[in-house]
Amino acid sequence: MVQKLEIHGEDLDARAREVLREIVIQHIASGEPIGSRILSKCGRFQLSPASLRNVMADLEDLGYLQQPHTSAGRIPTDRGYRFFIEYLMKSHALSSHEREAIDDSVRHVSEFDEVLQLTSKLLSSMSDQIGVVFMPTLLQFSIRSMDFVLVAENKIMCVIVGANGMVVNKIVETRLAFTRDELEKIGRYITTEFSGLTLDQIRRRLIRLTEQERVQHDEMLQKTITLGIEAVNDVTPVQHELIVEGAASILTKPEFSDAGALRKTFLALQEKEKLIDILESFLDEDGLQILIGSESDFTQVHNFSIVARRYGTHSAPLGMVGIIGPMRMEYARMAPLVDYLGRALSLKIEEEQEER
Amino acid sequence: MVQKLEIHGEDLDARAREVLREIVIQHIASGEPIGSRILSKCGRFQLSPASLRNVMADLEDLGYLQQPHTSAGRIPTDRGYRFFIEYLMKSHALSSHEREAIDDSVRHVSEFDEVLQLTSKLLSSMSDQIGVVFMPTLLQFSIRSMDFVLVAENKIMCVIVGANGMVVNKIVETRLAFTRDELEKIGRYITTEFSGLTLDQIRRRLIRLTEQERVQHDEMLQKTITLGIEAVNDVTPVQHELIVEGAASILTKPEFSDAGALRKTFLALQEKEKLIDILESFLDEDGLQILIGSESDFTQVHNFSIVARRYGTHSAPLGMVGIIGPMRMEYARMAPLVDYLGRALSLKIEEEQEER
DNA sequence: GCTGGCACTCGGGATAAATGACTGCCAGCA
DNA sequence: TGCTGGCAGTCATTTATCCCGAGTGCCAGC
Repeated sequence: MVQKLEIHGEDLDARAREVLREIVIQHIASGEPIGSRILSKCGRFQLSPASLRNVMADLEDLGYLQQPHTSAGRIPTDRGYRFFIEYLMKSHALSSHEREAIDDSVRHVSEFDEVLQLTSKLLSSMSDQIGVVFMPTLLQFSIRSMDFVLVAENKIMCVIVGANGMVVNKIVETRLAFTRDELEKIGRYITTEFSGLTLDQIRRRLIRLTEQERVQHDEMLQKTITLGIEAVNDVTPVQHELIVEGAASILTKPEFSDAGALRKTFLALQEKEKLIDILESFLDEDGLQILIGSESDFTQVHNFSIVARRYGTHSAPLGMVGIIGPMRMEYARMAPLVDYLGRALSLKIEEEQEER
Repeated sequence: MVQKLEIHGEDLDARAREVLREIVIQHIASGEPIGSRILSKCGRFQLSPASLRNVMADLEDLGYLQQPHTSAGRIPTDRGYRFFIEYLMKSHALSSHEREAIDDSVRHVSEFDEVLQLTSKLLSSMSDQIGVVFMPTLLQFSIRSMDFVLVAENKIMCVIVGANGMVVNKIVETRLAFTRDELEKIGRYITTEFSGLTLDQIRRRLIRLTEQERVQHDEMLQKTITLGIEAVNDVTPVQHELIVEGAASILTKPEFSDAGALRKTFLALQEKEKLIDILESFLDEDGLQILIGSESDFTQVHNFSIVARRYGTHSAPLGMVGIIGPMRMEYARMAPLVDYLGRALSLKIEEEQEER
């Protein structure tokens, strides 16, 4: 369940906005609650602590700030972060060095799986957060070709190439015996007949074929259908669906000094379904997506935020890249980072498609 | 650098052995240092605490026990654990339930990668330690067949099947254009000519071929060689070399309540080279291998132990399975667990080979 | 060779006190 | 009306202190 908080820009006057902005920035930098004194001393306001206290009290009433305990300063609420991101944040541009690192890493790899693994690692190390890359199964997309390779007497490897260049292989065990020649022919047949269709469509066509009379007398076609259906079934590269890298990076963060919270977080990262749900729900959305704390089940429990972006072409979204970290993260740096990486990946993919 | 501690069984008399044994067992169970009083009360000895103190002092002098601080009980040293494992331990047999779980998990999967992933997870959950599976690259082994599939105009997927059933695929980008027919022929040629050789041998033969005169005039053969060499180069499925699962399980263990130690451990697990070194060094060894604390660089830093076993056939060792955990682990349970799993895996692999 | 006893050492937990960083509120001032 | 200084009150955190218990080493006696 993903539900962004509703925020209205006109809720706050100019001064309150500035104060909220400063508090969020300072709290992100220090991790500590921010008090009126610090705020007054920072020099951005020509106001006494007492006046700032009044503003802060208002911001608390409106739900943008909260106090961890009576005699502490204020920290932003989810709502506060959301307002900050929506209206107050000024993104830092990426340094040329960072841009190069991303371009390099995206350019230098050819195989799809590899790109994602590397991307995730890069993201993690550049952001010092958890890097996440999500790749939907081939099921959603149309295929370009299908080939069959004899691996052992009754084991055949199917190589399926998606319209977006994704390559999946899968080993099928079969009772029928196939020669290399037959496999070659079957591959050619399926590729010419069915390329451009999704796996699901192919399966249905194959099944419909079985009902036709002429098939009963064509042994070769029967074999083709049997193998084809086998190959198309259960293509779910589960182990590659979600790549999570750099989980160790969150260990340094002060919000995880508590061992219990840490453990919960790691366990949550291990079962990836919820995360996949969230990322999948963003697959239709254009542009950068940011999810804060209570805005989803997953992020709520652990006080996490997710910054993610779709990659792939407009017509064929391939998946999501992003980072996960504590709510208190440098959004101003993370946002352009994820955005740029997503664009770079998409560009690379587009280029590859044009080559063909 | 792996160097097991040297231990002599006759160093200790019967009573000292019994005391050491009891201390190791109790400490593994409780995690606390064991004092003379507890030992006396446990009923296994008809001795007063004072007498046990004498025995314990001797064991400390000989390096089998140590005191965390002056007024604490004793805990085993690496040497103490080593002696325990070598001479004192009585392995628990696996329950039929456990055996079934292992057999099931090994039986039900067909693809190689998948087995390893599952095995690692199973190991982790059954042992409540970190499960580790190591798969050496195909480089070490001879190949059974090699096939080429056209993925895109200048992209070819090579499917290499190892003599031990391992399947690796790799995408090669090439400037030359190949038709499907050509690829089919090339695959058949390489498979018949070179099966039974290692990748390295194949590479050398291919290079030697280029020097022969007749090749200069045979365009097809030239293409074959070019593609073959490309395919054989850099076959290093890095991302699959070492599978580590269940790192979260160590979070519960009291020895990792310290956040600093935890972080170090996770970082160590992330860079896998050292671990690979260790597991590789065991690849020649028969039977179960146990490595304790100071016996290797990796285990020393984190006070870890590794329990591992080779899998694969005798003539063709495939890799290692094992667990990693704090030195204080239930060796009596872990040893048979890892041993059985290794055997089951090997059996499964042998069966598959016989089928052909 | 075993045992009980005694002095000594430490780590850890509990308590108390001191510290300091806040806030809220109020009265006074432009 | 809005800003400010001041003051009392709150509460987490830190520091110091003490005490207790667990365990050892050593010794004299059986």
